[in-house]
Amino acid sequence: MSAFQQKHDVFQAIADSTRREVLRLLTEKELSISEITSHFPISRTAIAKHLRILSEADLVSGRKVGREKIYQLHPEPLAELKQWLAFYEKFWENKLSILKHTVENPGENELKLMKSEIGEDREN
Amino acid sequence: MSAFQQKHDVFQAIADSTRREVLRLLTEKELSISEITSHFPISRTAIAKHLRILSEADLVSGRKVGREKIYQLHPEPLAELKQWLAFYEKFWENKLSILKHTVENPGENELKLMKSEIGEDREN
DNA sequence: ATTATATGGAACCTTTTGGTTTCATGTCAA
DNA sequence: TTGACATGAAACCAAAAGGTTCCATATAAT
Repeated sequence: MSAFQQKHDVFQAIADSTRREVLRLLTEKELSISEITSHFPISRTAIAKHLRILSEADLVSGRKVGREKIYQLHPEPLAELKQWLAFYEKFWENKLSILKHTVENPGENELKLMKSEIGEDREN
Repeated sequence: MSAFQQKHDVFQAIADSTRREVLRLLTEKELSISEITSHFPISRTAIAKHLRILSEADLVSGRKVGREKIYQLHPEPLAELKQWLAFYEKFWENKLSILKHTVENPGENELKLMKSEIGEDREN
C-alpha cells in the first residue's frame, strides 16, 4: 500500500524458504498466525516475525478478527520480480533455443553454440 | 556446475541489490573482478565475496586468464525462479483481469470482486 | 631484476537474521 | 468471573551477512 521506503523488498522477502512456504499456504486460504504456525517446526513468535517481513514487502496483509489475526496473500508485488526476470529471460531462452536447434539439426552448428557459451554473440 | 547441495540458492543470491547489479553488468560482457569492482563504492574483496555467492548459485562462473579472473553470466538457474513465479502469476493476474473487467463494465460485479478479495474463488 | 597489477585468503568488525523464552493483554467460553 | 486461547512485545542469543584491512602470491610490464 505505502509508496515510500520499505525496510524489506520483495527480493529479500522471498529469499527465505519458510516465508515462501507461508506464501504458498496463503494461496489456499486465509489463515491465522496460529494456523500458519501449525505447519512449521518453529515458534509462533518466529512465524509472526516472518509475517511482518512479508507484510513490509506488501506480500501479505493481516486483519484482526476477534482475538485472531487473519493473514491474506497479496501476490501483486511479485510483478516486480517478473519484470526483473523478463530482462534475463531473453538471455537464457536464447541459449536454450540455440541448443534446441542444435539437437534438431545435429552436427551443424557447434561453433555457434560455443560462441554463445563464451559470450561472443553479445552486442558491444 | 555441481549438482549437490549448494550453500546459496538462487533466491538468496538475488536478494542483494549489489549482486543483482553485478548480474546486470555481466549481461553486457564478461568482466574481471577489478572491472566489476570499479562500478561499485565497495572494496574488491567485498565484490569477490558476492561473486562467490553468485557462483555457488551457478549464476556466474569465473575462469582464470593470466592474472585476471574473468566472470561470465549463467542465467539458466533463473528458470527456477520463473517456475516459482508462474505459480503465483495465476493469482494476481486473475485479480487484475477481474479488475480490468470491472473497469470495463462499471457497476456490474462488485460481489465477484469482493469474493476474490477474501479468497472464496479458489478451488479446494 | 624490479615494480606494478590482480587476485586470494585470513582476521576482524558491526548489523541483520532467524530463532528462542518470558510476560502482558485482549477476547472468547463455561 | 475464571480460565483458556491468540496475539503482542521485550530481551536475549548464535550465526550469517556484508563489510573492512592487511598480507601473501602469481603474473605482467619495464
